[in-house]
Amino acid sequence: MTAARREAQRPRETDLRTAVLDAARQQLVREGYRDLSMRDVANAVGCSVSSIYLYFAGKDELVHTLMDEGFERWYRTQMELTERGGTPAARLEAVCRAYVDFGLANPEFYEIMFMFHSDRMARYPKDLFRRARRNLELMAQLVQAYAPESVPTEDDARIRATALWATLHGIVSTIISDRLDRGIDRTRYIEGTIRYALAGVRHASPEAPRP
Amino acid sequence: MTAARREAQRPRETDLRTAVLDAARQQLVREGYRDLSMRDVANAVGCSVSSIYLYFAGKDELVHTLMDEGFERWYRTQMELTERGGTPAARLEAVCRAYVDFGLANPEFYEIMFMFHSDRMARYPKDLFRRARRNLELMAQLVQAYAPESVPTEDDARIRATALWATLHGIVSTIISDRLDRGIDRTRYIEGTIRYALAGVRHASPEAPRP
Amino acid sequence: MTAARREAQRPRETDLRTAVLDAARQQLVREGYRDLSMRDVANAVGCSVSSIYLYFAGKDELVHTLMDEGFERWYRTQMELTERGGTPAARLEAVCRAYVDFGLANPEFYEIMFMFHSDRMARYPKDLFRRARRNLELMAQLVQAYAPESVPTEDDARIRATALWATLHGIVSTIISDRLDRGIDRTRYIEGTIRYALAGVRHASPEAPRP
Amino acid sequence: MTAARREAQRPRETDLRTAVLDAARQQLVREGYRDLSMRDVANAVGCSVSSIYLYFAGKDELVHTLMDEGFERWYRTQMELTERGGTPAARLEAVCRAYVDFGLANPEFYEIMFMFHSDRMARYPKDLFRRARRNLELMAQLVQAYAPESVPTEDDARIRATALWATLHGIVSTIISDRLDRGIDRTRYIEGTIRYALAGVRHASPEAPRP
DNA sequence: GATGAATGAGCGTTCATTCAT
DNA sequence: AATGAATGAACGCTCATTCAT
Repeated sequence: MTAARREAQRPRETDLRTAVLDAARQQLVREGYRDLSMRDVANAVGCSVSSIYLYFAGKDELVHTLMDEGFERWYRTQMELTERGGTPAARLEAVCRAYVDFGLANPEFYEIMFMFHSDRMARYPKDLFRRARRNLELMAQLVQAYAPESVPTEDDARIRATALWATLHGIVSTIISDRLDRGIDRTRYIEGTIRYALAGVRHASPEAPRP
Repeated sequence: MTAARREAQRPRETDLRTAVLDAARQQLVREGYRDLSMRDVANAVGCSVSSIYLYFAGKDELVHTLMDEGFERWYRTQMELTERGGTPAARLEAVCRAYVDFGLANPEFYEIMFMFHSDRMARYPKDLFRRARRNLELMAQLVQAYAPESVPTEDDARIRATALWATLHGIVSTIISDRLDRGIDRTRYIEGTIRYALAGVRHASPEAPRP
Repeated sequence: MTAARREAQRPRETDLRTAVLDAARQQLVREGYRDLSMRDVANAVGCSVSSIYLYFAGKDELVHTLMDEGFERWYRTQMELTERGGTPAARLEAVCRAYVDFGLANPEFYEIMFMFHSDRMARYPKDLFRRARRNLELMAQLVQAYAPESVPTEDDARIRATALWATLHGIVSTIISDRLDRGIDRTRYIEGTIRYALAGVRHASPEAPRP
Repeated sequence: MTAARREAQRPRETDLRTAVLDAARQQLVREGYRDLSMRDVANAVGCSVSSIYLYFAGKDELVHTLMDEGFERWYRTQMELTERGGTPAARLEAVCRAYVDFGLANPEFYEIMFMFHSDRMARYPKDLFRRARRNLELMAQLVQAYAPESVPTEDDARIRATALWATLHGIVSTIISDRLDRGIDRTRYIEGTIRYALAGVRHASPEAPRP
């Protein structure tokens, strides 16, 4: 309660904003979006509730910042893996695994990034949204490099990237929402699903007529 | 509880229970289940809050009922298609398409079924849980019939069914949460993704070593 | 839920009123006044909530009836003991012990009878109130018989009876409200307090000047 | 918390905490503590419900604070009288009269202290409980000094103190709950009852056999 | 730059009561 | 005589937000 004590709890006195984000991120991962409470964040940081409002217009902005941070993180991870070299196949596969790892390591984070509702989505600022979309573009490039012959146009690349992402998201979200049947080996499930998704992306031709 | 009562789907005073379920379902998909408020449901229905408690012991029971309803509906659809006959391939494909159709046609049901939190999941009654699992069992049977040579054990069938489901879920949820890039042809996206998912289910071997 | 079942649970079909009173009394003793709920009473009886309103105008009337019943019971007990004969001292002492026993045996009952608030008291019907007061009159008679020389007037008898009652009430309420120090032998406490109260009633002269 | 703050007894915006306590105390005595409602307290104070939670963790803490306050007040009064000197008889008698005066002058405090339910009592914090017990200890000391020959052990002292207290409580509660018959002279009643109680404490021997 | 005090709206839930049938 | 359906008011409590200092 004393000033001294507060100083001890607060990571960097000059950057309360960072401290708030850190605390919020942790709480988000631990408790989920709905239980992310300004009060708790302030307690964790060691500052007053109203101080948070000096740096964030409200809870929405705080959450949006975290989301943006999440997209940025994922973008950087994807970037690094892309630039690390190797065959296109190896790179794409690495990215797929990294995606699943990312989602499973930060389930609640993942949830706000990819499972948030259209309602909340509507309030997500346009510029942040544009940045988030870069992730898809990057994956589309990877897909194009991976299967150039089946992806003639940029459009095709985006379709296939989305399809791939759909599966990856499926993997993560089934596990996160605890709907993976017990008795199913998680690793085999992940590996197998990634493999057939990659195979599908390369070979299946979207424009083929229905049988 | 009788068939007659269930038929009266329209929110009329004759069947408040149904009306509550309808309103709750809608609100659930609009706001996300964490924001599902008994007050809002009551307002939407046009009844008092306490009236809801005449038919549901609490918020949990209401949500669980909705979930069960969704699983039941999907189970019936899946059953019908399964029993309709045809080659295993045709049946499985029909089920996949039906899944996507089901999700897109009833986003409310869909989100309830697959996007609820593990939190609430923990309190999901055992008997309802067992019923929900029948869906997976059914799809596992279809998968086994579809690719008997690559699915030696029941366990394998469940893994592959889950993998397939992950992709289907990915398709639906990308579209539902409005994250499908504009400019991507939806039908091509759906058809293509289903096709490669089916191909993967048949051929890729989960225990094969990484390339 | 069926009519047959309800019949089994209901003591006397012809006398729902009695059944309600029985159930309410039990619940009152078990749960206390505030937790006496019409719903629970109805459940215990096996009738519908609204049926209770056929016999009682509301919760107040139900409670008032119970209170009256309590006063009546105590009056009858007091009466019996009084008429049983014996020396006035023995009779008064027996009444004192019976009072404490009564209070301790039915703590919640006792509470509504003697510890209810002026607020609730205000709604207590006049005629019932008059009947309740007979208890004091009876005790005043006993006191007069017990110590005729120190109780010249009826007024004096009532004062002393009230004083005696005050102590008895003190005994019961200290125990009931769980404020009797652990480590104090309850029997010794009760016996001792009754004895000195009786002694005081006989000898001390209220009109003596303060030292 | 400072002395200055405590002095500001009037419900002013400068000390909402005190105002809340005042209002709660009043409501408690008017309505009974089971009916003590945070809403009503807030209304009486003129603040919002949530403001109460700034100073009290919940209803329990609020009630417990009130109880502790009452015990403390009475303890201080008792202390002062004890230390003022005089013969043991005079001191004990003074304390008895002060008790009744205290109860009649502050019915709010009084009811809180002695009429709360065992229910709530079970949650009464240990440290507050210990403080409350000092009152009994103090009176036990007075009793021992007053009648040393009949109170050989500390245990006896506590029994007799409790017995005395029972009567005092009886006096106060009969008056407070408006059950003292009209036409009974209040002063004579109080004086007389105190006198016989004191006499009883000195002479009657709890272990004596029943006559 | 930071805060303590305060709030209003909302939460899930319970309850006594009413009334058409 | 009895009920099922419905309600409005109240409950304790939490939350994001504001604002004077």
